[in-house]
Amino acid sequence: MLDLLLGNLKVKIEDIVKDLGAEGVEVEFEIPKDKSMGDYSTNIAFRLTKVLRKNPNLIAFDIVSKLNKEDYKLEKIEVVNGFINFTFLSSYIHNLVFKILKEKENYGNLKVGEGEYYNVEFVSANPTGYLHIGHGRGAAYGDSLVRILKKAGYKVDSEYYINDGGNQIDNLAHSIYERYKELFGLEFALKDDYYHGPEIIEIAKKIKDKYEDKYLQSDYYFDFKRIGVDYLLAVLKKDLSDFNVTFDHWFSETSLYENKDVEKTIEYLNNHKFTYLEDGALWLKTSKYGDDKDRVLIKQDGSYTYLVPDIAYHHNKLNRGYTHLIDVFGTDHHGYVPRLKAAIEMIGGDSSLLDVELLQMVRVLEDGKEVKMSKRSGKAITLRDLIDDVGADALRYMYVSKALSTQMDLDLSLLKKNSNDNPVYYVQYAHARISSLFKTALDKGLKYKELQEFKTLDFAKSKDLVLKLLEYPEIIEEASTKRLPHRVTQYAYELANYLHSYYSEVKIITDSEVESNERLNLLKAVQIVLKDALSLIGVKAKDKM
RNA sequence: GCGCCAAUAGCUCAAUUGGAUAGAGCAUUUGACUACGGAUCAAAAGGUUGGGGGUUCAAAUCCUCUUUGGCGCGCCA
Repeated sequence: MLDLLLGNLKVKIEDIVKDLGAEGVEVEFEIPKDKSMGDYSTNIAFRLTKVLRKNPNLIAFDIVSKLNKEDYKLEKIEVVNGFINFTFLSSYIHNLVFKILKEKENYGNLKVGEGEYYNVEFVSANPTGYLHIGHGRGAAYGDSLVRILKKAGYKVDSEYYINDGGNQIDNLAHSIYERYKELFGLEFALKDDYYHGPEIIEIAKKIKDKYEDKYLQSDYYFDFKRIGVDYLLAVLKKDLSDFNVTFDHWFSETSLYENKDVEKTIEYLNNHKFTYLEDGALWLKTSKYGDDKDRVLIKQDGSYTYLVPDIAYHHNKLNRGYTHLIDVFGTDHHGYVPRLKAAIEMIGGDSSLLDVELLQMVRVLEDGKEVKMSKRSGKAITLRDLIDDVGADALRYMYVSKALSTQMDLDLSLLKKNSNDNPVYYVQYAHARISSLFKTALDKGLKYKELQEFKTLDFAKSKDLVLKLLEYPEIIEEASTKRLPHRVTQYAYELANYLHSYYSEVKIITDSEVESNERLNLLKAVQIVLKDALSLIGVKAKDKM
């Protein structure tokens, strides 16, 4: 859409720039903060000062003198302080609304990701306890990112890596067993690295209800592992689905052992001389590829470190044909990134095949005081609690509206009290408001008809709203390529703001059927975009609040 | 001690990745139609972008020093 508006202009200016003597400079447009400066502007003159050794203002005038505004549907071209400002003909801009009405939810679909096949892995919490508040942030971010990438034309799979092997699952089985003994009034002892949360007691109870004292007689280890993981995984899936988060793949760590991927990966690394033996352990030469030091793969006791299945896992992902991998980690794992990237370099030949998006920790406050969370100690604010208290829509909006680098403080008491102030309702209300207008129109016997052109609309009053609509594809491009879903929440809020503003200034449904219908055409386009933007962050659009 | 990340209005956050007068929401103050939904609209006030130095036409953004906070620094996962 923006191409339609600015594409030819961009080409033309780039030609002019070339003629002026600067090769290969790309012209970029931006929307001025101050609306009186026009609809779009470019800072190209500034960027040419070095090459052309001239005052930016002079360069700008030079460029403008070679532009014919009629050729580009422009009403005005202006040079201000070196910036070149463009104002489009309102009639032309408004005609683009009908394009949105035609494209419907496909409006804003891009091709920037064409030919790419991404794998986005996120949450991947161990099935050793319930999901907590931090996982919620990763879930909201990852899921929104996937939706936005798809909108931008990428082929994308979302994936959850289930750590269903290793030490922590052993500890899970033992923890359940201790709780199980407790239920029979027997002596029990939870070690430090066992899991102390209430969910473990839940599982123990379920086992007792079903099997009674069977496991006091026979070996519990394998059964408890399976029962524990199955139970927790089921809860976790339910929580995520209630949070409107879905995964294309649930990838089990154990499967990497079963299909020999782990063996093959070790073999591969050995064959390519990426490993060496020292002190009875097998080491990986990660320091050769940017890591601080080499890392152990196989410990003295012959067991694998966590890194081994994880390399095998990424190896597996690359072998599945993805052109790029994205992992979403908490910053508490940021030290792990260099060794993982080193491993990617070894198995994929290029560490840039993987990008890790790091999300800052979420700190939880209750009445201003920090609540320390720890899965082992069992103290955690669960995602489930928050979904129940605040609602999935409000929660997702809140998570996504902040950049990942923000160290979030969540004050629970404040969050619950103020959940009605959540901006998500403002956006949803805008959508509902439009639905309501259509209902009113219908009640009044007005027949909505899709038009080809506006004849009565007051462009001066609707121009801001329309310009905001035209911005949408650009938002998608930015949110997808820079992986910033919060741009979408911002945009949705702004669009809602313009809608509310327009609504209070202009009466939509009047006695004139022609006028009313034209305004409804405009609002229909707004509604389409609002709904689509909300869907990208996993929030439902509502027809009634 | 070393490394990574951050610090912007009273609070929670933005700032088109180096662009024009740093913007929103909440809170505060003021105003709005006997209207199609007031979960709204219009406006005021609020800032030495933690601090110092530098780079350039231009710095919240880049470099450097410094202060404060978060997170790492396992043959745990």
